[in-house]
Amino acid sequence: MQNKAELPPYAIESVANALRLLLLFRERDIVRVTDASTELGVARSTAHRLLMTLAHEGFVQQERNAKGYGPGPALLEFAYSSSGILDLRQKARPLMVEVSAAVDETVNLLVLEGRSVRFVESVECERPVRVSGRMGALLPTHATAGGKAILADMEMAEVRALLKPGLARMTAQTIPNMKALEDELQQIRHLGYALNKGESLDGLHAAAVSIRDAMGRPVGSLAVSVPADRGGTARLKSHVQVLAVAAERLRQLL
Amino acid sequence: MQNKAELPPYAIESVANALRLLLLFRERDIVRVTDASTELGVARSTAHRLLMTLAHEGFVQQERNAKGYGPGPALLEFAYSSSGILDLRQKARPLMVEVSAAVDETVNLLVLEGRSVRFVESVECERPVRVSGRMGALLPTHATAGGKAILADMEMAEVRALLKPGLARMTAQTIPNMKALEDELQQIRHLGYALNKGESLDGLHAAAVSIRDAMGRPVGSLAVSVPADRGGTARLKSHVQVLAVAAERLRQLL
DNA sequence: GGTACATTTCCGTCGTGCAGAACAAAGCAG
DNA sequence: CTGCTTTGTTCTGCACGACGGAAATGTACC
Repeated sequence: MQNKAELPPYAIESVANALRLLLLFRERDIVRVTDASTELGVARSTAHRLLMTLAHEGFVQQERNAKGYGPGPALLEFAYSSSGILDLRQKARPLMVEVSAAVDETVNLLVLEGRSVRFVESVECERPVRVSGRMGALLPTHATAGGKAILADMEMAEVRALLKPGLARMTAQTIPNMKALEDELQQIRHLGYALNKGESLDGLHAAAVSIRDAMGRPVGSLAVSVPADRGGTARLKSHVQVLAVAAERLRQLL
Repeated sequence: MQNKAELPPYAIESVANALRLLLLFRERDIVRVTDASTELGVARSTAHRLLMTLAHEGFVQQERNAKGYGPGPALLEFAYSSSGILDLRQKARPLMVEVSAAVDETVNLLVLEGRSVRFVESVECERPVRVSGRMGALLPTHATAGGKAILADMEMAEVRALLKPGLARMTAQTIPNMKALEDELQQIRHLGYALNKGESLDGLHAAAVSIRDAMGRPVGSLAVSVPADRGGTARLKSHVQVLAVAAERLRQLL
């Protein structure tokens, strides 16, 4: 990337650098200040200023647990615009606000992306102790309630092909192998909802239902996420009732 | 947009302006120099420099028939990254190069986007008179060979729901109503390919086959586009043979 | 042809974007 | 644990690049 292509006359060098930096995020989930400095051939201080400007306008965001910057909401909105997700988000949001108010917990909208699920919309409850919205986060399907609800909507052969590389282990509770996952997906289809009991993160429980559109095609899932102390099975089941009503209303809008 | 939000210290003003300009493309297909000048509160010459820098880095491109700038390939690539299209393009491209060399015509990869098809990859032949690649173009499904091949892969009820608002008329040859389209889709399913005889553009003929992945799911279509004088049915049929081989090889990669 | 509007090119000016230095925080090895 | 290295962030002097205004060019309409 050190090959500075000749800019046309009157083009703006600082803007070109920022845009080239943005292009790095097409292939990388994380870009550090030093990476940017090296790739663009600028000082670290300049690279940092470019990244913080990109962050201020929402194109990137600083990652909390990893050192560096990842895609931000503005960039994700471009990503969603061609796949119908923008439309889904807009229609789902008012219903999600209602669900969050009804159950007083954080509500998420998830869609399948490769072998993972993307959190494409979220509504946080007002409680001081709550699960954060995690907008834009990408998590393994088999370790999240919303992901498992999506998998349950697929043919088992499809699931096997999708998760062929194996099941990443996130906690001691994460589903460990394909056999256990297939058993659980069978149960999810029977019950009509999926649960997560500390499988993606210790201390986080969730319930989810899948969303289908008016033609019956699977498009994603709706999930309620709660701190573990509020995540007993009976409680999660009551949240499922509210989720199912919202999913049915959303289906009629799609 | 004239409300200039306070930038953090050391942020880069010119970069922020460019990024705010880019955000306009989330809601608008076309942005003119004058629009940009007004929205950003900068001189027209500055707006122009910002746009030409965005264009040079591929984020926008000048529209040929409309005055102004539209989304460019780099922006579209962000859009593709979340929907698996990037992977599809990369795997399809070498095969498309071979097809184009074999038939000495322009080859396109198309995917469904809403009620239209997007040209997500293209390989042009070397002839002076050829159909251009039209990368990033969005055209009605029913008026393109690639679009019709995709529709033929869907249930008829799905097609009806998708095209409920009606069939846009692009030329005198465009399929005029749903009945005619259903008849043609039935034929496409029987024959295994779709043709376009001046339906999207006078003087443009094309042949297309659908692409399915290893699981048999429809993912898009491959098309050969030719000038009308080279677009007789027998000729197009011979292109179909080459396309079908490429589609089968691509299926095994997906 | 003329007029009005939009886009593009050019140029003088000055303030903004640059790099280097300093500082703070994080990471790594013995 | 300590010491060293690496990385991220803040600050500052300076010169050159980003700015706006004017001119030139292009487009559409009457």
